[in-house]
Amino acid sequence: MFTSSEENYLKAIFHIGLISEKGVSTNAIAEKLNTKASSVTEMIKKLADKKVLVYKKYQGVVLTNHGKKAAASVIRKHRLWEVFLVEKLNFNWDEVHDVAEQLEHIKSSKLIDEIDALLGFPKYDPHGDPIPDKEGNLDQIEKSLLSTLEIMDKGVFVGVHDSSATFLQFLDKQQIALGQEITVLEKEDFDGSMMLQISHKKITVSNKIANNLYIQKQ
Amino acid sequence: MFTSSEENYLKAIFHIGLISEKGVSTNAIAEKLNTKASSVTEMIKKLADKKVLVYKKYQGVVLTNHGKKAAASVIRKHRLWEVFLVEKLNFNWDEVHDVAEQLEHIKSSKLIDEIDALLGFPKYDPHGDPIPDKEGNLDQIEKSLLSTLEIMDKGVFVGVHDSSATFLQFLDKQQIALGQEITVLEKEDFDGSMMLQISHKKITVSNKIANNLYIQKQ
DNA sequence: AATAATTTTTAGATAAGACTAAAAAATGTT
DNA sequence: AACATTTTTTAGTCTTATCTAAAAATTATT
Repeated sequence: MFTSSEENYLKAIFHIGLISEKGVSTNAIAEKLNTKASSVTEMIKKLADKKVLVYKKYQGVVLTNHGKKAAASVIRKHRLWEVFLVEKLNFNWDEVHDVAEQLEHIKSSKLIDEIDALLGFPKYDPHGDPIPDKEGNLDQIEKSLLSTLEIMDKGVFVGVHDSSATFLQFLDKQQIALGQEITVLEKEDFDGSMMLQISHKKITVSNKIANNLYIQKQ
Repeated sequence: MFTSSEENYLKAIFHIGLISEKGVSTNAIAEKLNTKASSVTEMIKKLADKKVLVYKKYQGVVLTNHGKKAAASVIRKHRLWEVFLVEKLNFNWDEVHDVAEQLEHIKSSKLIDEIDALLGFPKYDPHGDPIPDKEGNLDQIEKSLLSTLEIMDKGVFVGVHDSSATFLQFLDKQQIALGQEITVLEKEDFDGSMMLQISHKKITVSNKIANNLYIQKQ
């Protein structure tokens, strides 16, 4: 069993570890968790004792299989709770994160299994992120940042890179929602802004926005 | 805002305080929370600083209105989660307590309001205990311990005094469930055991059992 | 290779919440 | 009233998870 704090470290290391193959640095973890490097060093020792990660001084940490499974289990709970909040409790997708951060630490396998069943075993959370299965496997679909698409490329909006409330609220305001079809009509070399056809609307988005939208190409 | 530990103290003091009008003793709190008197003394000081209770050395503590409301809010969450687990997630009434002990500490007013609505604003939890309203009011229905009834008295089984898993499982095995009609057929002076008509069955229960069942008399 | 900059670790403190053991206060008993 | 018992409090420790400041190790730069 892990404390909430340990689970948060596992989650952070898992997420950072997905980006590169190298060990996850102390500083990277500290930044992700808004804590200090010295606190990370201490926690890392404890987690190494628990055999969830391998730790070589100055080399960064790598999760063991056991650690990966534990991390995926927390992420699974987080994302299932997010689906529950949106599907069953009328939460908007920009309101779920903080509550899910709390709910993900509840200890009860029956609870999360029943939530999963109640929701019909969903595969994605409200932001388009995949929900790990019970063994901790994450299915990674092919998706590209909108900013990498070229004129006349088509696809479906399947996820956000930044899931902050402000960005999600911006998408709501623009009536941009997961699952919509998208076509790149124009792309400005100067600032990277793009004109898009989304559903039945034409919308221009800045490069910053285009860097935060994931598209599954067709 | 209160920590989970503070909330547990508030709940314990609230529950003990319902039994008598006097201040709640340090020892009583320690026993209820399976902790030591010295730990209670410390926490009491902290809670007094937060103005949720009044504390006179050696006199026991009394919750302020603010403290009562805070305690009732935690109890409200606990009992609503219990209903949710039973009604929506196929938990049995003997399985809900430990999970609800965790869920009651989740901070989100929208969450508990939506759970309340999803359940249709229930008034009682799966063990027959009343759910405080948002203002912290508890409706206290007239109920008597089965052991106080006399021969030919009738009533409805509305609650349990001891809600331990073993006792609840015993009731399941005997097919005794909340809402059933009950008539006292016989009562032994010698050991206080009672023969009952419950629904369509005749059952004999010991005095210990009769002391744990609440009946609403008709 | 030597110095500078960065990253990581150690050392020492702090806060929350709990503990044990002992002291102090209150209550009960003869 | 004097002693015994119970209850409560104090004093000092411990663990978890943090922090700051300083030291050490690594990496980058000239």
